[in-house]
Amino acid sequence: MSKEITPRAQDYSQWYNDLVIKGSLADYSAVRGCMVIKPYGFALWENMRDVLDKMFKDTGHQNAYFPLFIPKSLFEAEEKNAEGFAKECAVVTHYRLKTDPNNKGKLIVDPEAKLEEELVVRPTSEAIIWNTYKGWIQSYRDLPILVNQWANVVRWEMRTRLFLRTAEFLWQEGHTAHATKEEAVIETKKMLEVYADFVENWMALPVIKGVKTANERFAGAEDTYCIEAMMQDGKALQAGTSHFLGQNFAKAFDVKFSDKNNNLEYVWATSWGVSTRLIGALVMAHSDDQGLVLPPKIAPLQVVIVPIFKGDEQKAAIDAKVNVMMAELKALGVSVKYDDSDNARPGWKFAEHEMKGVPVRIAIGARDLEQNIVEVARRDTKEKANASIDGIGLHVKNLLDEIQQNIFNRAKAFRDDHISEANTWEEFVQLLDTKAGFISAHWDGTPETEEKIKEQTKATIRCIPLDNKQEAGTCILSGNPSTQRVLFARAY
RNA sequence: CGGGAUGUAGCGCAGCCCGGUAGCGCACACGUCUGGGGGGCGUGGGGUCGCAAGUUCAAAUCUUGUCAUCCCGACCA
Repeated sequence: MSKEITPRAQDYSQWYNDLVIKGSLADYSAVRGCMVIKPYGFALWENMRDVLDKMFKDTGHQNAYFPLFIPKSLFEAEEKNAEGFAKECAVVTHYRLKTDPNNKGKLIVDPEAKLEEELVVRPTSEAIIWNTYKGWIQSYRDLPILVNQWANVVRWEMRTRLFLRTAEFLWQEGHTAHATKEEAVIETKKMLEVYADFVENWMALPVIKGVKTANERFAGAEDTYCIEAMMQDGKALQAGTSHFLGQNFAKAFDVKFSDKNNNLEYVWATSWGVSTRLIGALVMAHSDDQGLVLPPKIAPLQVVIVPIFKGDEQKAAIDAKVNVMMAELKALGVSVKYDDSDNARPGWKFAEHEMKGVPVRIAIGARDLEQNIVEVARRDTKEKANASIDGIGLHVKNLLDEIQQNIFNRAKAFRDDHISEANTWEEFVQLLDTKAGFISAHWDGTPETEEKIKEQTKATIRCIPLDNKQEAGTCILSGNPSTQRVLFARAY
């Protein structure tokens, strides 16, 4: 099996695909735009999911599950939301197949099994959830509702890419209902902080927190907050969003509550989500030409031990030492696998585990036993060093922490190095073509100008950073006055 | 949805122009020597050539249609 990875510098896009496929994260499937997430990739997702799930619960949320299908009449209730997603919806129109009378062994859609009302396969669940909340909420005492669901959604995208944009993807979507605007805004921002915390401290990916412009806002939201990450080609990737939905959905679904003074008020809403797209971000941000580089804190496997031996006698001696090391590592909460299969030679295993981004590799052979040492190799820098078997557990645990930190620092240094300021249109255009990354520039605040910039350069406003410094300036395109810089970039 | 490409063994590909016994590498099985960076040698198994029509004595190869996937663009998390 050829396992060469296309070099990043040669073809970034192909490099990414190779990493996903050859790193055993996912496969193409028989369905256009849909992927199979393989066990290794799913283990990664499970780790991410588990951490996030705990964070959600720690902030007072509960999990629930809502249907995959949304009756069309409910889906269209919130007009902007419906419009925004309409052109990428899969729709169920029939509920039965039958054998084709003209073609034995084949099935056709039974024309007599047409649904009275079409069912939309959810591209997002606000509609079905707010229709449900209507029945849950009468009084301020019923609020807030803090619910999250882990689910799959379908968006019939024209062009798909593994993890980054698939027709079906896994995600979580939080949907909360509040008595006051202030409370909903606080929730929106709180969840953005949770996402930023997770992405930075677990995925080792630095992000910029900000708010979207009207053009880039979620369909149906009053405000969309986001975290933006930078990939190794300098392009931006939206890593998570948290929406303040105002009373839009409450009004669309007539969800009112009696406040303390017995006044009927519409409920305030938020929604927030991250998806398997984060895996794409992870892959693109940290990996190299040898394969994946995974942050230890969410890697499916943190340590792999490879024995190097000749004959059963040596193997037995190595096994004995490895068992001790394994126990020590496991006691410290480190996940470790002993790759002692005799199917592949050590060199092959080294390459394979590098491909899959296992953070630490320990090699142990007969000559190491004599000196009571092992060879410890770290994936992020590919450095190898000998370490004493005594105290190996703590040594490796510390190394994992160091790798986690190093990966983050490296990504942050790259990111910071690729944020530039542009003060004129010429500078802006030149920067885009010569130095990919974020460009901090003045913008007059109008959707028209934003649109023109996008048309001419394909760069969009990724966000207006939170706590942005206010400074007087002139818009790079229109020359009109501006009060602050915003971040532009070409994006995924 | 526009443009480009590709469907032949589990994977990656050649063969097609010029129709005539379906091939190569990797993987797989067995044996053997090996083992500190993707091993060597030997033997062996595995394919209705995406699908459907057509032309022909004969189609992986020519014609028409069809389906699917990938890549690039516009749209989007």
